[in-house]
Amino acid sequence: MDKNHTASVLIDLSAAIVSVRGDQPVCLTVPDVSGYQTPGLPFGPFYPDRHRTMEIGLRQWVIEQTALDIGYVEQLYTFGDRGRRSEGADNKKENEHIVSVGYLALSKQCPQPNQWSEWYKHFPWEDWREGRPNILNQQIIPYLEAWAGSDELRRLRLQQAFGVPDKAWNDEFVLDRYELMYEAGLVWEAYADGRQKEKISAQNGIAMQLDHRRILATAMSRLRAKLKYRPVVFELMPSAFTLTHVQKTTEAILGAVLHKQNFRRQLAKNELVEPTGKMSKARGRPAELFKFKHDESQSTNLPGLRIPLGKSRNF
Amino acid sequence: MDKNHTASVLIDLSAAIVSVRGDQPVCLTVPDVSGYQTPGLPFGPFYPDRHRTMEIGLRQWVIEQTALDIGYVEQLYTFGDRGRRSEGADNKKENEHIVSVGYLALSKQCPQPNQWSEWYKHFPWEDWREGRPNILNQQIIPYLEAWAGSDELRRLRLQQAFGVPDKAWNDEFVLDRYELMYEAGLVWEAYADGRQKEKISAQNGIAMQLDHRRILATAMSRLRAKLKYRPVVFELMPSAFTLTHVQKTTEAILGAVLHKQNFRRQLAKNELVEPTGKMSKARGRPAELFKFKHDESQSTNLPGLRIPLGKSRNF
DNA sequence: TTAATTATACTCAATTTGAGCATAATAGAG
DNA sequence: CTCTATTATGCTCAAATTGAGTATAATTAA
Repeated sequence: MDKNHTASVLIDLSAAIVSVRGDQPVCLTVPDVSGYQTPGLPFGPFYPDRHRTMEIGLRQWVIEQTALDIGYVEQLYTFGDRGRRSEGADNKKENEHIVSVGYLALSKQCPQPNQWSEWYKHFPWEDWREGRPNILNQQIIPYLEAWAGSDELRRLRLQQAFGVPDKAWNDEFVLDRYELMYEAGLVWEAYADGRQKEKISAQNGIAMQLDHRRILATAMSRLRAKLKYRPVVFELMPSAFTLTHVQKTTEAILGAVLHKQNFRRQLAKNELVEPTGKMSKARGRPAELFKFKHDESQSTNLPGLRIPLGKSRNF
Repeated sequence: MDKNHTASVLIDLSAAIVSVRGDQPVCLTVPDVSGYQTPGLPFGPFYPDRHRTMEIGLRQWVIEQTALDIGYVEQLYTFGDRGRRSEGADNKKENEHIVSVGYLALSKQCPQPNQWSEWYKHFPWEDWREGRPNILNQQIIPYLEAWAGSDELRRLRLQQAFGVPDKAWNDEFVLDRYELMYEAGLVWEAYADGRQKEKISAQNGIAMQLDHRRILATAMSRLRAKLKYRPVVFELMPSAFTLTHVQKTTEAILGAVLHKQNFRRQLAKNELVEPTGKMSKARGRPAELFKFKHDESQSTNLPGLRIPLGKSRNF
């Protein structure tokens, strides 16, 4: 193996810091650093001689720059090919390669509303709470079908990711769907990366800088999957909450509505919450306030709650 | 943020290349590169200007160095704190930091038997196929209980990871168990890293170089978890196989025995295999030979087979 | 007082799981 | 050739879980 090649790289720690505001999942964004008018995820460099682990490094700059209290942190993926665009847009040296390590972090609060961007503005096809999003049948699917043509492999991937024509929609395949749309030139990033010659007219969600929308898609996939077998919702809840509040938060993340009674049955069976004795007061009948039973530590690998999704949601 | 700190690092791609030989899961190892008489995982540097993505880079040196046909590849985790030991053992420059990206790869064959190391020689407490391993009650648990003492948090983690005293053993918590043992100074690596002053007398599995046993533990956790919802077993099977063969391979990975009829029911229900028409000939009644239905591509996110594990296995 | 709203309790059929027994088809021993 | 050991496959059945619904309780706002 010849040693002439550059092996030295810079490490960026990018974070999808997620919270829920009202009934919308949101993600912390920074205005713009490149010449594009698109938001980006916050990121900072990793200094290996200053921080023992990358997670410590991440927590450090998040605290320094955002003053946020992030509890749960999970490494998502390490991308070695971030730089497709940076060659053109940035004016860095040729051999200054960047590897970006993506993280998912959960925050109970989200102050300064304008810095937080709603998930489904970037991924309008992922919110099924009001039924199947119109954008799918009106824009995305027809375009993708044309792109697939008679290519057997493409049609198979289309069926996998989007459930067309007859399979069910799987809420966990956020990344697969985004990557398929990227390949088909259906998102702005494909144009920006030079994969697509003409700028597409349709706005398929708000684009982000570099590969940040891909990182967010990874975060969404991971969080949706994790929600079903680990009690991570409580990392997004205040210390006391109603059961409906937990459900609404879960629904926001999943982008789907759940059966109320069955959801509660799961919470009860897994003994994840315990009553505080206090009651909430809102419009209707007051609800009991609960708290998470295992709020101390290591709660991430507890038995977890199985989400009672309805039958088929492919209509 | 001051720019005086070194931000430049070298990237190592380490791979847990897994196969199954007979009824034993094995992992490709390299003899030794440091002064220790312990095997290590194969790894190679990542040259960002030679390979577009890290996965391409990984596949490249695996092909070059091992001539193996690896189909399935999955990124595991990126460790920024590899170097605890390298400062002492290696004679590299102070500021030459290494970040290691761990990968899991699956191989259908494993030629050159001496280069492949059996999982359960490194993790003897993880194989429950013959019942609860003796090493748990005779060595590990008593030592860990002493280590935990009356520390509430430690006892909680002990319960989580090892199921003591009353919870069930969870086969997916391989990494949690290894890390607990590391912290308690129960594995050789803790001594080598200087966390533990005295070398422990008990041989709790064969140690590996650097953090390689941790990477293998991560690979085991991930593979065991994935097996339950994605049909990855078939990445370890030849083109034609008996149903018993699939079951034995699954059991080897999980380190647990399964109910035969229920296992087959899952295979049938999910339509993962189809008969080839041929029959195998062995000792007893000949078994039908099957093949994987979706052998082409994208099979990784198919519906998958739910493993019918028995009730409690904590005895 | 009534309507709207939200919370909670209870029911029930359909499906899935865990675990068992019965039977079929082969090789090898005697 | 027959019996036995061995492996494969078919079938059953109770228990648990899930999906989906109805009924009723406790509030606020009009």
